[in-house]
Amino acid sequence: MQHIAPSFYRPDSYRPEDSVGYLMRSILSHVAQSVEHQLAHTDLTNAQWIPLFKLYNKQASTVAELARACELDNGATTRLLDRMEAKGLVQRVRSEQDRRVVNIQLTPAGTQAAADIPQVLCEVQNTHLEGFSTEEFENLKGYLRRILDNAQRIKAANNAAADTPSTDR
Amino acid sequence: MQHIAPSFYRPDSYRPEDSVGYLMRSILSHVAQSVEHQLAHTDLTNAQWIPLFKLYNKQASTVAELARACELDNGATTRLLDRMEAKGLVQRVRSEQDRRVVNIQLTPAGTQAAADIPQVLCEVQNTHLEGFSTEEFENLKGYLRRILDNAQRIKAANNAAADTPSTDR
DNA sequence: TGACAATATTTGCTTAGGCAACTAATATTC
DNA sequence: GAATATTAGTTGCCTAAGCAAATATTGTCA
Repeated sequence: MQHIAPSFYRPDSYRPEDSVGYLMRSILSHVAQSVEHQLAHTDLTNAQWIPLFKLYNKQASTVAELARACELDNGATTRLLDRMEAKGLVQRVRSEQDRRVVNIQLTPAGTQAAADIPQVLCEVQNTHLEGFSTEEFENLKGYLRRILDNAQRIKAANNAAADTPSTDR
Repeated sequence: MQHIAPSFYRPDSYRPEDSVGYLMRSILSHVAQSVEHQLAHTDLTNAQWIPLFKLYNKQASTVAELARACELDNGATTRLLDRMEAKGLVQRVRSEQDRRVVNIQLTPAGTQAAADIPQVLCEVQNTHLEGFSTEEFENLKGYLRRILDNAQRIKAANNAAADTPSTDR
């Protein structure tokens, strides 16, 4: 199937402030700041509430699972857990079944902190969507999902091209 | 003026995959990867093409200006420039008028690399917007601008609250 | 002018992420 | 069943960003 990209942006007249990439980047930076601000009392940083929330939701229980769930490097995850363990949010327990794996458990303090997260995420996002009708909100999500679909298609195509060296001539 | 936030998200039924924050985060991560991949031949990282492009567009010529333009810390900017200078992309020239300031100049290699940027940004974004009509594209930008407006209003309100300690009771 | 304030940049310390090499434990295969 | 491959986690080395303290230079004001 042939895909023809539109020409919304042209190199000779490109203005970053008009680009969806720039807009999304600015938005995310503001949203992240709001979330971190609202979570300040929990001692959680922006990098830490995500894995804590994944653990809380049982989406991961080992280092590798957590790294995958957070789209993080294994090494980065190890050190993130070092810092979270030092804060008393999580606890490492070596598995008895397979002594290679480390099970990660939330401490009571970690569970307590995690329980606050959904409320904060909802409030911050709702506030940023002030003035939106339900229809506009659904339109926006639809647009974002379509862009994400495109992104995944592009990634798959790139990977295929990398695997098959120069079949193009 | 009273602002009432909508309730699109509720803590008891919150699902990250349905949130605009999560969607935008995933999109940006993919887009960033595409851009870095396309700029690989220039030796530019994702953290470096932004300041290089600002310098190229004459939006900044000193460390402090560049930090502000990139929404970066001054210290971070100093070290970013260290690495870019080591790569031969930029050059520091101490100002004669004011010996505190350092003027940053693009080297020929830096100028060359910067010239490739707009084309890459346009292509990556156009590709990710495949399937969008002009009207949908404009709708999307409108939505994003409205969210950004909300974000700036929220930030201003928070700053005002921080400056005026507990006027709320 | 001489003390003090403001400004520009740098440096130290911390968190954070990517990549590659390494260790230990388990699985596979001959 | 021993050699080999795979998997899980950690560690070293790098880039990168934030915050605060330090330095150097310029501006202000009495």
